[in-house]
Amino acid sequence: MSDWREFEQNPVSHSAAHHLTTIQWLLDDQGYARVSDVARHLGITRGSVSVTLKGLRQRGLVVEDDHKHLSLSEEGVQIARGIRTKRVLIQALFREVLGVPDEVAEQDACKVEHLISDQTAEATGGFLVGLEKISSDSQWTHLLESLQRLAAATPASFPGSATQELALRLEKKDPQGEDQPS
Amino acid sequence: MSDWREFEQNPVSHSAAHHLTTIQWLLDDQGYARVSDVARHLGITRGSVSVTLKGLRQRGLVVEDDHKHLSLSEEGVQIARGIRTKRVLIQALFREVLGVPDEVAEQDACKVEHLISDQTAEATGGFLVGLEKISSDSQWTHLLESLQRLAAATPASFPGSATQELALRLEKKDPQGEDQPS
DNA sequence: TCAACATGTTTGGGCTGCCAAACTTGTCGG
DNA sequence: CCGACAAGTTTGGCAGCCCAAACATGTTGA
Repeated sequence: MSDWREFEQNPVSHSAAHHLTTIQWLLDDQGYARVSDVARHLGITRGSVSVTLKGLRQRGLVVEDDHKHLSLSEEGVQIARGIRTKRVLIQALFREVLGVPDEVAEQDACKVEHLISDQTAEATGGFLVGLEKISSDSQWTHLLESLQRLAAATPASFPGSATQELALRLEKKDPQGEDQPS
Repeated sequence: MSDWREFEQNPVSHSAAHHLTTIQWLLDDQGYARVSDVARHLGITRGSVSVTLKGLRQRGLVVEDDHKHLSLSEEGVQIARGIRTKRVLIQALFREVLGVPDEVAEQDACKVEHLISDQTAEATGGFLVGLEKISSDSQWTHLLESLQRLAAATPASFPGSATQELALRLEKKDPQGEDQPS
């Protein structure tokens, strides 16, 4: 329990992460990004964006063009890409593996993208790559599909009885949890 | 226009979530919970806890015993259990499926526990239950293990080349150029 | 040329959540 | 009975982020 607030020492806050990824997205999409564009996309006021970006400029993550056009510094690009990659991976994990509807997967991924460790993100990537490689094996895909159905089976409420029961077991054997019902 | 700040309208904030689960943990562990215990456990001052708990009391989530002993209301228990369950499930997902070391899995789970939707949490539960059921079939466990190895293979840095490549593909094939930076 | 409009910035406020420090209580050993 | 200490509360500050509103600028169409 050393650091439950560890996310607070993240390179960028939740808010900053969204500012950066938004700028990058705007650049990709329309070739330029201004304060107003960012504000519109994030659904906040220009004033708020202006202030936040002032900070990000000072931190060297955002650069302002000669004519109020925004772009990202090398470091800014690095951070934005990392976060974006994490979002896509987590979203795919939830969607492809757990069978969660894409919109929900995206929302959840969006909420946690900047919190997931590099290690878990990388593991997600590795897992998905492996999954892709064996996706030609129909036996496996059948299994995965039935697991997905099972996963998405209870649209009712959380926590369902089976889930609750599993969670209790997981909690109990917390010490050295192995997945063996043996 | 899915709101990227959606987490802000959660029933409880990140901070509140930790206060609640801490009280529950303390009750389970030592049979009682006081302001000082919660403060110690969270690594913040008694003053902060005192103020926060005053709010949670007013919201009817926390109850104060006759002698400064804290406990949770019915609703408080509900919320705390839900969050705790989510943490355990996500942690297990990362550990058992992705092959992430338990400490890392716990840290990540801890950071996102209160953000994950009920639907994704339930799907995680369903998936793990299904996985458990077929864990006797060595064919699948072997497959899973090799996937885990693949997942955890690159302890190096994030994002690894394969992961990066996958992420790019995932991003590309996103149906609509992703109209919502969400 | 000039009013109208879009854009960017600044400022004052609010809310959450943390700390430090002063204060209040309650309990216990001498 | 009293001093000391642990526990709880209150208060003033600070930081992050958001809004609203007043301003400053720049572009444009009539």
